[in-house]
Formats: sequence, C-alpha cells, structure tokens
Amino acid sequence: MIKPEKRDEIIRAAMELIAEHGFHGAPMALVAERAGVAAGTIYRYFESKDDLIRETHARLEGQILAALTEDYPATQPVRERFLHIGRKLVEYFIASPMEFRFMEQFFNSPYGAAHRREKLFGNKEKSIIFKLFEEALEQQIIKPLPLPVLCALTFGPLVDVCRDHALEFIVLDEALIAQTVAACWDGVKL
Amino acid sequence: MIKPEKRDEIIRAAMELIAEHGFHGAPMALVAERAGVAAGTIYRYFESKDDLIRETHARLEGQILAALTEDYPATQPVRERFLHIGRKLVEYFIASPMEFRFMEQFFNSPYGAAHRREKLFGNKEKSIIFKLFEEALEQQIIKPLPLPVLCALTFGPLVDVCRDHALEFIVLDEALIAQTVAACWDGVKL
DNA sequence: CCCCCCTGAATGAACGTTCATTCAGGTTAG
DNA sequence: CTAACCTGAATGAACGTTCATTCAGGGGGG
Repeated sequence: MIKPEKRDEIIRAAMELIAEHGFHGAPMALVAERAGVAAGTIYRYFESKDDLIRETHARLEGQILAALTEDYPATQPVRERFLHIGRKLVEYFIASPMEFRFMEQFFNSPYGAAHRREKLFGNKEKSIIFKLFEEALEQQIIKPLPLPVLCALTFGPLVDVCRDHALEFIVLDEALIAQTVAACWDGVKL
Repeated sequence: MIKPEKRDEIIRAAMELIAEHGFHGAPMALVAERAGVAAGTIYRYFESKDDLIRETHARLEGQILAALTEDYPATQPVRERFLHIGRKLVEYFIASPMEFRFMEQFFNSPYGAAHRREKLFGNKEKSIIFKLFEEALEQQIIKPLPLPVLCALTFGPLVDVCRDHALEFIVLDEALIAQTVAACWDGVKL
C-alpha cells in the first residue's frame, strides 16, 4: 500500500533542506529524518538523489507557473501583462522563501543550466514569458535584443531583489515591488 | 625556501577547478595535483580549504577592480562613467571565463552572501560602484531606489548576460554589450 | 469467526567511496 | 649538519546507496 502522502513528505523535506543548506547540506539521511521515513524508503519513491531533486523542481515549477498566471490580464497590452507577471513573481517568492531559495540553488547548478538550455533550444511549447517578449518584439515596443538578454534585463533583477529581500538587505513592500518591476520594463522598452 | 610562486600555483589551480566543477568538484587532492604540489603542501600556505577559497576570491576581486578602473573617465558625467564600468565588467568576464565562473560559484554560496553583507553594512570604504550611485542619487538623475535594488537593476543583468555568453546561449559582441549596458542605465535613469 | 500465511512497504545498519586534513619521514638548501 | 620544506600515505568523518530483515494487514481455509 503505497501512500502518496509519503512521497509528498519526502519532496517537502528535500525542498526545505536544500533551500536552507544547499544540495550538499541536504544528505539523504537528513531528508529522510525530516520526512519521517527511513533513509531506504526514499529509494522506493525516487531512483536517486538526482531524481528526487528534479522531481522537486518540477513540482515547484508548476506551482510558480500557476501563481504567475493567476488573474492574468490576457486582453491587456503587453506592458500591463509584463507588470502583472513580474509583480506576481516577486510576490510569490517573497511569500514562499523556501521555494525561492530552492529555485536559486537549482538554477545555480548544472541542473539549472541544463534546464535552461532545454527551454531555450528545445522544441517544447514556449513559456508564457517567451511568448510575451515575442509579441512585444513584433509590436516593436521593446528593444530588439536576443531573448536571453531581455530575460536578463527584466527577470534577472527581479530574482536579485528577491534574494536581497530574503537576505534582509532590503525590505520589499508593495510600492517598491511595483517600482522595481516598472524599472525593469523601462530598461527594455523603446 | 618558501616559493611564492607555489602559492600562486595553488590559487590558480583552485580557481580553475572551482570554476570548472564547483566547490565540491574541487577536492584538495586535485587542486594539489594541478598545482604541481603534494596535498599536504597546500596546508603550508593556507589554513584550510575555506581559507584558500577566500584568498582566491580576494585576489580576483583586486584584479576585477583594476580592470574596471582602467581608463576610468573620472571627469565625465555619471552616465558615461556607469557605461564605462559596465562595459569593462562584461569585457573582463568574457575575456576571463574561468575568473567569471569562479566568481559565480563564490557569490552563489554562503561565502558570497557574507561578503555582500559585509560590503553593504560594514564600515569599510565604499566601493567605486556605490559611490557612483550615491552621486547619481544626489544629482537626481536616477530613480530613488535602495542601493541593492539599483545594483540588481544594473549589474544584475550584466552578470546574467555574461553567464548566458559563457553557456553559449548568446554571443556577446561589442555592439550587444554596449546596447545591454545602455539598457541597464535606461532602467534606473529618471 | 479465528488463525495462518503471504505480500511488499518500510527499515536502518552496513558498504564502498570520497573528502579535508594530518604527520612521520624524506629531501633540499645553506 | 641543521633546519626548513615538502611529500603522500594514513586517518576518520560523511556521503549516497543497498539489501537482509521486519512486520502490519489483507485474504483464504478451516
């Protein structure tokens, strides 16, 4: 009798430990302890630590996408849609520091680079963000720069300020978030 | 006879290995081998691996500062000085991929967070970048945002595009660098 | 209804490997 | 010869992973 809740507990424990201490500060023994299972049990649900990490990331990515598209103003101009996504992204990360720090660990690792390469050059459906930029490029309302540069100029700073907030270098309130997201748009707009 | 060159070789080897494979892919035995010394010898020059890493970072930071301030147009307006620093930063990182990747590893680790906290809240002399932003704020030519946010909006994207270049997601030529640095300024200017 | 057997999820001690660090002994310069 | 320097095998801790064992609970025979 496989209990799905046990799988969830393992993923939650892994996410928390990796968020707090990084991949190498999250030994399987600790993950097991925090999940309330024995070390060996993890291997009934996941092939390896790599597999556990990828599964944890996949689940989080789904949650984040859901957060970004909540109340998505699909009929509004590109700029308003960008501001919406940017604001939602920062709000989600601030409200979920564990999830944010896991994502940071993930993207600053070979896992993340591989995942990004796949997104950029793979044949998978384009993300909502890529579609937004392509639409803006067609309308000639943003600078004609490569997609990765546009991402760096917009979502790059947003992630950076989330990190600074998590490290308590700054305090992001609603007004500062709005100003920052708007400044990102100012960087790429024509 | 302590040979200073041996210390340099150890630092160089550590930087290369950490850049290529991260902190945990750079065991002391490999560092020693690449430096052409025995494992134990490292401990004649450095207290611990932590110490070696911090020393390696300190040396690199000096090199980068030198690169940024080369031909620094101290008498020009703030914007020109910002463009100069931004361009030099990207050019240095592109010309020195090893150094760039080491710095990435360093800042995406507890070492980096501690270092940044020290820079922001310590009593040390202000960096050239902080001074530049403070001058711009006084002149009211950039948006009145907290220093970390200004850094995120400007140097954040620059580091991001350097990473994308290193991963071969984009190719940064002189024109694209200039466009990107200018876009960063557009994000913060009033 | 009870009892026995069987299934397979769960366990956690043990394994093999890898790591940072140490130190006894060899080597070299002066 | 002495002292400083260097070496690399040894050490012990920590890791991911394995697997012999345990045991709760479902089902069938009496």
